Amino acid sequence: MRTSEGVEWGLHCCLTLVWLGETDPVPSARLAAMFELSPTYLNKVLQRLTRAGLLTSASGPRGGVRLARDPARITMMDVVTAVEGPDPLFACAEIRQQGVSGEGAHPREFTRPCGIAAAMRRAELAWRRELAARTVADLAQDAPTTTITRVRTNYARLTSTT
Amino acid sequence: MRTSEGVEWGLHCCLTLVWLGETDPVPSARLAAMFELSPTYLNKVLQRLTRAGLLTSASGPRGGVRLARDPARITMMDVVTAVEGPDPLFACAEIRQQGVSGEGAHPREFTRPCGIAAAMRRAELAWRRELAARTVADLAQDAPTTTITRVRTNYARLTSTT
DNA sequence: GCGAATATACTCGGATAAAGGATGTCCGAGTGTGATCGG
DNA sequence: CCGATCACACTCGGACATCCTTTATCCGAGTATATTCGC
Repeated sequence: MRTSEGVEWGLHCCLTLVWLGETDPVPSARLAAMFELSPTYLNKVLQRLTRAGLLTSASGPRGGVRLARDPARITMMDVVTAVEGPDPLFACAEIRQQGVSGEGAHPREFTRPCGIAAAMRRAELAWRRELAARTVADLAQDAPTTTITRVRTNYARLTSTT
Repeated sequence: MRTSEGVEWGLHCCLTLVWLGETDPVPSARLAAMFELSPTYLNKVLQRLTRAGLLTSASGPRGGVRLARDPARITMMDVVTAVEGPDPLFACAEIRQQGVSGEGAHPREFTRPCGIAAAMRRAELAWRRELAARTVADLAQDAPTTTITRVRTNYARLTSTT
């Protein structure tokens, strides 16, 4: 059980977009070059962010992706959900109900949710709450100036080279 | 990204052991029969709990597993860690450092931890904290009496049948 | 009858396959740009 | 010289392989029990 690489990639791309402050779209291939990532797979990740409404994409020359809304309104939770999907971390299979079919079933007992599932859900909610409390804008602001300068320089270099 | 089934199995088994209150070891095969699970794979899961020191196992006839210590001192976090392993949910690959090698490296900048990794870690800690705050004993006590009775009846039936 | 040796059946434990999801790759559809051609 | 047309290069988007983790299975090592044999 590990969060997929795509989450890290997506978050870094969002931050980069904020730091660049570009009004023009940024091609996914150029973002991939910034981090030396597989361009095609990063494209796949950004597709998910686009489908989730976090990014807007433009085709053709001078196309690419840009943030769909104010970074202060994009939470880490949004990015994680967009990349990983909406499924909960813990999926209760209700195995507690197994093995009682021949015994005459106790439906009343199982109307109440499984205590284990409830506790796991509570923990998961704490996780989601933390992620939802931190926005992309927060992360972007907390970075040292050095980082922002480096990213911009790097972007300019890649733009001119290509 | 989903928690493995083994976590649910392990937790249910721990609760069952508490409810049964047996002083004799309970064979993993019988626990599997209680939930209609794959006996061999459940065995594998219980092995991990044993290796983690949560269960003690006994071989031979009248062998099986039992809780290694007071259920009030076994947290959900212990079980999750035992089954899933100690690795963190989010593994930072430090991709921020990529793409700058030819540019003369800025080692000073990267001595500070990655902001994204820090935020992800914070969320993960909230999750772990919740899991660590709830013990197996808590879960066992919160269950309705009906459940405990059913589990004991079921266990007795399986014991006599086999 | 009593004790020890022994065969036995039962348990855990780790090494070995199959399935599902994440990761990585490829090619096609669509679009804005720039060049070209005609007036 | 100006405008419209057209070909092009560039981008995203989804369909197709590959790898790794999880799930599932099998067989061997070890042990307490029950039996059996001898005294």
